[in-house]
Amino acid sequence: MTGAIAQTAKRGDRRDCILDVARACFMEEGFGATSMNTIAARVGGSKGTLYNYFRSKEELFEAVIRRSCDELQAELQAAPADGELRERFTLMAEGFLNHILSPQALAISRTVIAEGGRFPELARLFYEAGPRRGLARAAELMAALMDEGVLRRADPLVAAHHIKDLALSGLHNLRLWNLIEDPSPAEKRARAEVAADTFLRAYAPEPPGAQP
Amino acid sequence: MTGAIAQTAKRGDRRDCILDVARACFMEEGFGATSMNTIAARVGGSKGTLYNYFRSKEELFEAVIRRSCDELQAELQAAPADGELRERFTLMAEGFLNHILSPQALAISRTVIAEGGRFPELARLFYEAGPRRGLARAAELMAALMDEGVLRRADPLVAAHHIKDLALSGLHNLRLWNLIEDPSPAEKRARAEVAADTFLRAYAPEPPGAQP
DNA sequence: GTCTATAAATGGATAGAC
DNA sequence: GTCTATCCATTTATAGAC
Repeated sequence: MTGAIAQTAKRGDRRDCILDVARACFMEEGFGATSMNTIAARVGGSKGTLYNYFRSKEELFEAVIRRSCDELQAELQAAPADGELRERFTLMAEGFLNHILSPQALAISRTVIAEGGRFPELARLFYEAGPRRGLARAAELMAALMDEGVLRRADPLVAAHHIKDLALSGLHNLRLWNLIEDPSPAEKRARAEVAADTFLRAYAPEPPGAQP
Repeated sequence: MTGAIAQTAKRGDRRDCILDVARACFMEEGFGATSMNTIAARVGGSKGTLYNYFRSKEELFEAVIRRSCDELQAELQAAPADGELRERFTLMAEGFLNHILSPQALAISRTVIAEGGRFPELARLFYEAGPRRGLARAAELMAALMDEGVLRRADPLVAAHHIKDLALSGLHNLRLWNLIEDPSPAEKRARAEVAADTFLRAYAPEPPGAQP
């Protein structure tokens, strides 16, 4: 909450600087509890300047969320495309874990939940720009694997959700509620392995003569 | 937000009445955006009276969360103890769905997430009183079924999380983000069936000679 | 115990000098 | 574009009559 004035020398970065500080404030205290006074003080400028770049607190807030989604979307890459099956799913689970548990994503999620009542558009904006794309990509991969016959036939999108849910099992809520710290990479890896194992059991191809 | 004065005739219910109204306000607008003025107006009394029962806005807030947890805990019952296996798990999944997606539980979860930074103790209070007990009970049932040999041997608590996560798959976040309405009972039932099916595949007992 | 009235501080937003 | 100073509404919290 205190100080840490972020002064960027260049011109035109002023807007980015404001967005940085505003994001930090909103994430730390929520929309309602953050005042323009606080933001201006931490930026090192004055309120007048804030209102020079953004017409209102709401507009500033929306700009913050929008930029964060863009950043997250840009870094959401690298789906494992080949290798041993169990390892591929472990990597996929690990990717979901790292992505969804990242401070960035958690902060946005918290903010959307907290201010969702006041700004319903923001929730949709965030969902379309973030989670939906990631899941859609995972679903494509699932569909391909089902076509290959290495996974049983099922709804690919549901399967994508399942590997994600198994990976995040319990962790996501605990992190959202701020009851645990960010898990270590080793813990995430172990989690991902359990998730991949459980998923592969659930989606193993059906034996030729199986129970209905 | 408007009016709806809740006047209880009896004495001593005044405190409960305040808690009712305060809960509604906090859930609707969050802690920061709710003012003592608003609460007093909706209760039908004055601010002075509020400060007579609670020394500060924070103390009132804590009392609200504490009471909601007690109520949820009281109503968290009815684990299916016998019947056909698939149906038992479907019922268990349905129970998780109904419970976690209930307006009450969602509202508490949202509030804990939103104000978790300011009140870390509340999150723990909520978790111990709520989710932890429910999961522990489900884990007991899992352990029993593993002993019977109808489920493969695994960490019972992890298994409990898994049936819950498979049931809530996707829905929980969408509800938290306020992107969907409360699913119909039929939808929940269908969800629960998919969850039970997936879970049973993942936790089927290992055949005698299985792959390591 | 409950109300009315008010104090003291803080909120968002604007005006005008530089 | 940026700052200082300020407006006006609202906030938390308290004082004092009944």
